[in-house]
Amino acid sequence: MLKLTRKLEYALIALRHMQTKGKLLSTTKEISDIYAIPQELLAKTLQQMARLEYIDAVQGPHGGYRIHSTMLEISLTKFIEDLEGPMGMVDCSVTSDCIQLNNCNIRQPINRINDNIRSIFSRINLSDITH
Amino acid sequence: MLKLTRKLEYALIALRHMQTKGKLLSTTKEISDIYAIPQELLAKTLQQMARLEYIDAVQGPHGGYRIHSTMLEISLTKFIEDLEGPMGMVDCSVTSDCIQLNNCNIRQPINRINDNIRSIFSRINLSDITH
DNA sequence: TTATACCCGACTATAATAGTCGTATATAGT
DNA sequence: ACTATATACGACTATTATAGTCGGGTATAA
Ligand code: SF4
Ligand code: SF4
Repeated sequence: MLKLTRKLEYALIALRHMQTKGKLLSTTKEISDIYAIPQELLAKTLQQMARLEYIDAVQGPHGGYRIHSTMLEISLTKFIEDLEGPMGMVDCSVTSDCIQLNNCNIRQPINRINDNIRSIFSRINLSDITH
Repeated sequence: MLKLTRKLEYALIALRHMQTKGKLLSTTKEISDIYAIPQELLAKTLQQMARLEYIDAVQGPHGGYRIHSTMLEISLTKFIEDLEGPMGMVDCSVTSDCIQLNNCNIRQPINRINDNIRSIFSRINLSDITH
């Protein structure tokens, strides 16, 4: 119920770590060691963030990642959905293939709550979490 | 991410349905038919809610369930946790066996957000959803 | 040319959720 | 008493989502 995935936590931990290092590069191994994160899993996540341009990748020896400057202004909503796909409290706030959809008596009230949560997450910036 | 379980949805649908019927009884079959909910699953959920005294059960033919009056003042937080156990965005807001716990750099900011969400859910009453 | 570190997709394992089944108990109506 | 209806309950299976692993690749500094 209402849980962040492990992947998102790892991503945030990594981002915050990189943030503290400014323009210096951080390697996957370095981060996975410090925070006891499975290296291969973190690697995939960092690669995904590189693709999304949340971070910049530098290949080769002495390579690594550093935070991409514009990342700071990203909302938590966008971050979560970029990494994990659409988020919503119920199916019908994302797709429209719920069997109950037509005669559902809680759709509206639930989606009102969903919008609330969403707008809270939208007002939170990644930089609020990573400092 | 951030999803209500199906069980909770079914529970809310059922509660709202019962709410509209006032003191009249509703049977599992009636509700599962109207909203296309798997009957056995709904049955279990209604039984659980009866145990929790969210609803009153009347056994035998012409039996069924009706809403328990005090239910109206229950918060969404309590409701969710009564039915599904403790809720939290991250493990450490519930237990303390996370490997990262000691050197985790996002624990505080995340738990601050978690507290926000929690307090929103606490201010929402079940009656806000079921009318 | 070698070692380091990113890149990528496919794979497996584990855990959470969703749904089913069998059996028992209560009770109204006959 | 008997029967039909409806709740009670636990164990079971199925399905899906999350978590984690593996194998083979590319870029590049030394
Ligand atoms: S239509 Fe109702 S049951 Fe279906 S996803 Fe929306 S809220 Fe849930
Ligand atoms: S300690 Fe950090 S990694 Fe562990 S659950 Fe809390 S926030 Fe997540």
